[in-house]
Amino acid sequence: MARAKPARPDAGERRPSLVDDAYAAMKLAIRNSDFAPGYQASEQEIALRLGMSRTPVHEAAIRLQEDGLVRVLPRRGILICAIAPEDMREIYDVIIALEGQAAERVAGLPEPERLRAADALAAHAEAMAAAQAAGDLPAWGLADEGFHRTLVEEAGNGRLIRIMQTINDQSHRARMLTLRLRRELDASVTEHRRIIDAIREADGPGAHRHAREHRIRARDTLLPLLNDFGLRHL
Amino acid sequence: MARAKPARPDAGERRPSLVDDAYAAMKLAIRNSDFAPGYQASEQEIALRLGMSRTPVHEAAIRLQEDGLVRVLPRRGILICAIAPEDMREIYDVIIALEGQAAERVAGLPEPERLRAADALAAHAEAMAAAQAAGDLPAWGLADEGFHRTLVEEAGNGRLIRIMQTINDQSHRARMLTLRLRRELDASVTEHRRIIDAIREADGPGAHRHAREHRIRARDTLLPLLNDFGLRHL
DNA sequence: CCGTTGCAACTTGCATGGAAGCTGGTAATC
DNA sequence: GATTACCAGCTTCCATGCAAGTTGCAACGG
Repeated sequence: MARAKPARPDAGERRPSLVDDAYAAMKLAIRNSDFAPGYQASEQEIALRLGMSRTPVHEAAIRLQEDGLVRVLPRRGILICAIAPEDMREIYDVIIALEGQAAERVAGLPEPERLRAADALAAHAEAMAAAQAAGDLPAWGLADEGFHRTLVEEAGNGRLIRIMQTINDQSHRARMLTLRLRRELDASVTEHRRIIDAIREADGPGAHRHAREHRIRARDTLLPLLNDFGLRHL
Repeated sequence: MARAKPARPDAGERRPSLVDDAYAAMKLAIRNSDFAPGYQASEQEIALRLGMSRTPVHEAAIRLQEDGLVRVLPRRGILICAIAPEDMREIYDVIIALEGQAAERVAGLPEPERLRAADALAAHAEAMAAAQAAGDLPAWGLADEGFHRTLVEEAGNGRLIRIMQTINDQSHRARMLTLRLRRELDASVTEHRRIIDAIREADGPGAHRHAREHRIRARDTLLPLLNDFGLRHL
């Protein structure tokens, strides 16, 4: 039949296994708070709900534990991890360091890629400004997320991307919750534009500094907010 | 009998399961190059060697894959990952960002802890200088490792510690290999002392900058070395 | 009424078996 | 000789069974 191998020299595009399904489903459920933090689920129950046996659920749970989203308690079940303000401080420290580095890398790209990256970032920034003008908070959050994801992805460091993805998964619920508490959306857009400008001008240290300061300010406005509201677990 | 619970309010000190054993054993084997990169092992074989069934080995393999040390190829076996110079660049980028942040954090600690941390770091620096004087390369490597581990641990950020641990596991083999290629041991000791001094003086930005530049220099001397030697996979 | 003990139900840890998929070599064909 | 088809043996994937550990509650004794 002519073409036996459709497309796979050695790259690893393989159809998802049941373990992958379980992993994705559980991760999504945690993101959406279908599994609330503190909830203790049994593998059997999840397996039943997903229509598979305990084994793939168990293996997915191991991966989620590695991601810091759950804790597998021996012979007691799967505990959905809560996020405390202290965790947010840790998370922000990592973000501050890595996003600064990413911005510097992007600013150091050769001209064509650099300008394409800047344009992509600018598109997200525009979307944020528009959402802000329209008072559309969810859209603002989505555009903000897109901006930061693009910034990290354009840096072209797979490990950095992966770490940031993990960290973002951990803090997603907290971000959703605090989105409506914020009153400083203007500042974000302005700061984003500063980062973009520095990248356009191939100003590595400047991009680093602006990205860093942007996240530092975000942390310094967010953490007191969490403490004021007495949010111990998110 | 009076005190029924010896010591466990809720903390999770539990005896290692077979999965933990398998994980530790495989990780060690990879570190020591008992499993060379590129080697393709079967779960059955490893299980046999460790005297357990396939299940715990399989689950440990999943964790190792999450750590980026192996790749589990569906229905083909466990592939020990090799490290290419490009990977080292990625790894150094992450280290540069995170260790700078860690140093800044340590410099920002309250006085007593800060000075204790500085002393601990100084002890490692002394050991390095001594090893260098004695021409004892392995001891030098060990002390260097201790210095950087202490720096990260004293920052008191669990996530940061974990990420650095993972990254170090990935690059351990490469570091061992390149240890004897280096000719710039003096510089390291001097730079370490600069970091320590900045921490002693609670100079956060200074500590950040020195830690950063130390790792940047290490990267810039190491990467050309790897390329010159044509080391494609380590 | 309160503290203790024992049990029953439930949980996961791990072993094992059947099934499906991949690989490499061999034989058949052009 | 080169190419294709195929098959045997290997591998993991997943379901399931059994054993061991944990929990909550009921019954009991003070």
